[in-house]
Amino acid sequence: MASNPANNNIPDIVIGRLPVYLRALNRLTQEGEEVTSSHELGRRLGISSAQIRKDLSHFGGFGKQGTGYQIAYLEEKLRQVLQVDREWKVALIGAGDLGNAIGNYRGFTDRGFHIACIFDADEEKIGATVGGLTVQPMAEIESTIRERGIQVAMIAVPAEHAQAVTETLVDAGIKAILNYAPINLDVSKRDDVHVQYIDPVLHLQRMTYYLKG
Amino acid sequence: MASNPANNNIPDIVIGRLPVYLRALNRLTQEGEEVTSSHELGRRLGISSAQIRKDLSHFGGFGKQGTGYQIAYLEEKLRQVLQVDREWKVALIGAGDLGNAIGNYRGFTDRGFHIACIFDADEEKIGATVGGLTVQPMAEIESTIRERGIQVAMIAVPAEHAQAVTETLVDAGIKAILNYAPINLDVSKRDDVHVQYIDPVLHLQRMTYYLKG
DNA sequence: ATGGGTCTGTGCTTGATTGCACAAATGGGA
DNA sequence: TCCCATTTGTGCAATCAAGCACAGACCCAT
Repeated sequence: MASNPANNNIPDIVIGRLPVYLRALNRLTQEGEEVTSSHELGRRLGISSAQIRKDLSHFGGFGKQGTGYQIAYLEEKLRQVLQVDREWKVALIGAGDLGNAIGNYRGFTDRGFHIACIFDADEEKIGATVGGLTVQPMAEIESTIRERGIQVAMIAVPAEHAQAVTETLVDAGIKAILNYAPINLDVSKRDDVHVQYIDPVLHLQRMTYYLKG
Repeated sequence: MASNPANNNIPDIVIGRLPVYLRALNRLTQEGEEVTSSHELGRRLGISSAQIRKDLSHFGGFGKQGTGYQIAYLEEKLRQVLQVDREWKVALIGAGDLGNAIGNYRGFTDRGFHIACIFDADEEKIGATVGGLTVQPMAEIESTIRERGIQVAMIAVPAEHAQAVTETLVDAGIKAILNYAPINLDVSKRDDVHVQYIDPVLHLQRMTYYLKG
């Protein structure tokens, strides 16, 4: 009973590894593999095989003793667990250089996400086209998000506007925010809103600690 | 003695939080503050104050009882610890959409990093200008990196070429890699090479797990 | 049909990380 | 001057995460 698949007390750190496993499985599929093992996955990812088995066992037994895991089946199951077996509409806020890059990035579509609308505060940018979408004014954020039932957003505005944008988004019903602005967002008022961060400098600074001179 | 500042057995997870603290301190400075406390920082970052105090205490006593931390002083000390009190030259590999966005991003310079050169395999892109730099051919990676003493690189090439690029970089003497390609890199042959990843989809997938329908 | 090699799922141990709680230090106001 | 409110740095306890190691299951070759 320790690994009841319906158990919803799964550590967040485990959830965080599942997308990594999924990415590695995509890769194996592209390489033409059909079966893999916790040992092979672990070697590729630099993670112990025991950890991979234990992580996966939280959601049920997806493998077969003596054989390993059917890649296609495991991918399907992980997509179900992560709820990326569907396509999520995403709102993009900010149509500057960064917003343009995100809007034109081709890597979202086949992994469960579709940029559905884009907003900017600058009147000169409104009406322009980014990744096939027309830039809308900020005033339309709430109505658009509500009408289209969007739950996921990405913030690509300057740091000083990110908190205000966050509050607009949360009020509009957004439940998951990926923040590209180099600033911490306060969503402590809402315990059902999730925030993740993209800040390349954080990662670089983390590595320079270990470098010599 | 438990918190000997010269101790180099500091957990990686602690190092990973220091850039977050530094970013929050930058922000406080911009807001005109001069002094802060572990409690205030913790509230802003959603971290317990005890953890912040303990993390900082690994490197010495930077605060004053009853008062808190002088922001400018703590920023300086954290920059020293992370070695971002200097400017690191960074090689950028890949001059496609993503490489262009990175090359034009203004957020690196004032946080310790300077893109010093950019490379691409596509002959049509060679000689073009990205962020004020001329795109060089891949064949020049090793000589350029060696001559200029570059230790940090960012990979912005398609996933299928990322591993080969990694090996070229490591052979050229690169010690820290920030990988934007959605694939895991194998650097297990070299234990002095650090890798960090930027993959927005990973963060999105991690959040959708918690969303309803 | 059977034996040997392989691999999963998991109980238990070990190790790492976080949080509590308090002594000591500080500064400002009465 | 002295007291009170505040805040740091840290020993200790509690919680959380990772890894070992093995029973049971599976496949394949003979």
